[in-house]
Amino acid sequence: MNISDDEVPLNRSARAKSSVIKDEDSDMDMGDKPPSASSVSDDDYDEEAPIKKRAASVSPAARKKSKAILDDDDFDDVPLSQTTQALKPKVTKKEPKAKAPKKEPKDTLKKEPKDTLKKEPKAKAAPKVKKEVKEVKKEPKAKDDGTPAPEDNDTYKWWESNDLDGEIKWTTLEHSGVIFPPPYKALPKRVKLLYNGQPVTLPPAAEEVAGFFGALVETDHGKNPVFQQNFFKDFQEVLKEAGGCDIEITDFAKMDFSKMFAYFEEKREEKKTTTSAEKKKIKEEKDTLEAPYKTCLLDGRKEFVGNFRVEPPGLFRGRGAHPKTGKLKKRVQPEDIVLNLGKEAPVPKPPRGHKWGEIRHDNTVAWLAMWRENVLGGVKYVRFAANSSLKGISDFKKFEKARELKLHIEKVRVDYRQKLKSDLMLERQMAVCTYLIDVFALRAGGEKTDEEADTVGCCSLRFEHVSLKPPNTVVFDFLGKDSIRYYQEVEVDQQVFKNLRIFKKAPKKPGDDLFDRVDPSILNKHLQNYMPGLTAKVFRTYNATKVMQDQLNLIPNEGSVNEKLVAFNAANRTVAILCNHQRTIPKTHEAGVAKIQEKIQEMVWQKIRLKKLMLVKDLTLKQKRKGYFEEINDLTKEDERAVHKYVIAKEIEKVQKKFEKDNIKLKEAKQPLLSKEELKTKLDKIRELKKEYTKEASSGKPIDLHPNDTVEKLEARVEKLEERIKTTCLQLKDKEDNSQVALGTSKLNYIDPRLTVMFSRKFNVPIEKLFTKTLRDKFDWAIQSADEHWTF
DNA sequence: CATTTCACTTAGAACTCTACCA
DNA sequence: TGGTAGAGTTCTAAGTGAAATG
Repeated sequence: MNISDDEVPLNRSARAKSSVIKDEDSDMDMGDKPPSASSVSDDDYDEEAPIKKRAASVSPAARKKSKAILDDDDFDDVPLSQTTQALKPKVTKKEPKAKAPKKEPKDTLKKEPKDTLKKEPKAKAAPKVKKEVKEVKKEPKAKDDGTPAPEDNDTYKWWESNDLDGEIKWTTLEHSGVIFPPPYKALPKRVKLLYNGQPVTLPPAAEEVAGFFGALVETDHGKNPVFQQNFFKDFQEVLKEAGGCDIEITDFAKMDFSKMFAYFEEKREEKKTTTSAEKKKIKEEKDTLEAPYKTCLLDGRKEFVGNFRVEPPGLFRGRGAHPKTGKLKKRVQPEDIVLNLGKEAPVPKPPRGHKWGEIRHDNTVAWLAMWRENVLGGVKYVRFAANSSLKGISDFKKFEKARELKLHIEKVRVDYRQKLKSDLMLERQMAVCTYLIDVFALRAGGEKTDEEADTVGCCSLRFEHVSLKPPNTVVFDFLGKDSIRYYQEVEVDQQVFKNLRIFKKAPKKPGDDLFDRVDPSILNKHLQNYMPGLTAKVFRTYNATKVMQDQLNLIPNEGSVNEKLVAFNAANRTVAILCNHQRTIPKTHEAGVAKIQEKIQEMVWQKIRLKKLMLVKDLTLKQKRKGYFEEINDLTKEDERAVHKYVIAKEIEKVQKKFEKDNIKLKEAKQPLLSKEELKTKLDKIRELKKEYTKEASSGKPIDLHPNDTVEKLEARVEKLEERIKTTCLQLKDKEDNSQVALGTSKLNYIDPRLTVMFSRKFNVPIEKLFTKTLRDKFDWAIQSADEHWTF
């Protein structure tokens, strides 16, 4: 009854396996469904797999095709259309609010003006004017209210305006264009690339490219063979184009960049020695040069520009196993650049002897300049800064959209839970996808080409990324955005587990798509039915802020600002973990942890020594305060020796460093230097100490450095140490917990800033402790509009 | 429609500044 | 008082999703 066309022919070939499938299914669908439907659909599922598998193993393109066909058929399915119809009334009800482009007569109306916009700028005028009327409404407002002159922008509070919609982003726009990186300056003659041990004189263009690599030889990129080969190929090309050099360079392995590398290091050292006065002067010069580019005039208001600097040439640093990593990113010329500004705005002067690629006047977009980059063929934009009104408005809209999801999330969840048992493969896959996106905050996961790193999101998960451990544990292991690993072992809904097993059923094999019928556009189209503008990414924003709010609600409103701050960061961390925001463990991390651990050990040892000393002074204490002295045997002999060694090593280092330093000073002052003898005496003293420690270890009686100290004094010192141990342990835990988690990303992009403002107000934590300067600027709208009662 | 293009958000790495500590 | 770890900022790669295109 529910069989779709494409599934019928498959049935035949799959029959042989149907019994196995039925077994699994019988435990799965019993009772919930009409038996006939369930058995039929189960058979169908099984048979679909081979199709996808074949498609998947051929090529991404082929995969897509087969998908498309299958999906089409599903859409034609009777039961499907019935179910979606059930949802439709809702959608149409909400339609008036949303101007979401649907398949309706409207659509054509909309498209037309846009088409004409692009193709013939002149035709633009007509449709624009209409929209401008809308926009103009709020303009006079701002102008009338505001103080007379250019400072208008300071008083323009867009969030107090109630008309933030509209295609048009601006009516007038003036800016100064972009700053180009300085031209290449040839290296000093003595700094040369070596090839096969011989110095090579390269044409400047080739030397520049070699230098790009030379600066990276010691980095992970420089050591990556793909990076090396991509670099080498492009380098050879540049060299050839520039006329070559005296030696033929054919083998990357024979290139020696050490001279170049050393030179760059030298330069860096040099830079360190510049005095603060010099630095200040350099900075001032830079500031005056850049000032005109830093701001622009948007509808007459001054706004900040984000990245007004054109990206300098270099080697493309792809993340993860990127096939194009190391390729040469060419220098961008003014001729490559498209400027976007108002019709009446003066066109900034291009660099001498150059022309701009194009001047555009498109007020439906929010970029000021753009160029095409040669490695991936992508577009780079110069845009407004994060604290600009346009960015603020879209940020605000994003969070309002996520807030709106609150009203629909229940329906969405009920629906996908129910559809987990749908008779249609498409619906089941869609339900599981929605579940994963909602519960585990996975990204949508669009298709990627083989020109890019192999990373996935929800819809693009493959067989090998998900393993199943009955009864209902799933292990996710895949590389997500930026090739960051997502590894989670989690328990899932029983029906989700069963579905995943079906989606993985043979003959599906590694390399095949888990969700062969779903991609982000299909999924998003479906999500629109619940709420206009609902897409996969909205769930991440919604859940991140929701989790944050729930976590903040658990924090007791008491204690010091610092304690509250720690609690806030802990809440922030749960969000970061949900979103899998990671950072590479700092290279210094392990050493840092070891150092803190040693410090703790030393303090523990000191504490025990003090307690032992207390007993030396008054043995009766041992009976009187049993618990207090229990720990004096906690430290093993081994631990003790380790601490001794550490303390001694530290002392020695200290003495030696001081010795060297003092001598340098004496030398500068032309005073006689300290002799080796003096150092030796000091070191000898430490050796004495070492001996004493050894003795102490065997006798168990600590040396009393201050024989006059009373028991009370000792106890006070113990207490102080305990305090320090506690804080250091906390610090260690914090360091460990945070070592792999990046809190910044969620604070910047996912957590509604008004929630943070609410926390600040309600808990009396200065906003400066929660938002850095940049964040305060970016979220000014939130700071000014939310109070202690605000809720998401 | 499926695919490509465009515009925008999101992301960790790399760099710079600053506060803290011996 | 300089050396450094961590905080803060900048840079640009890598996603998402809608619209244009053929």
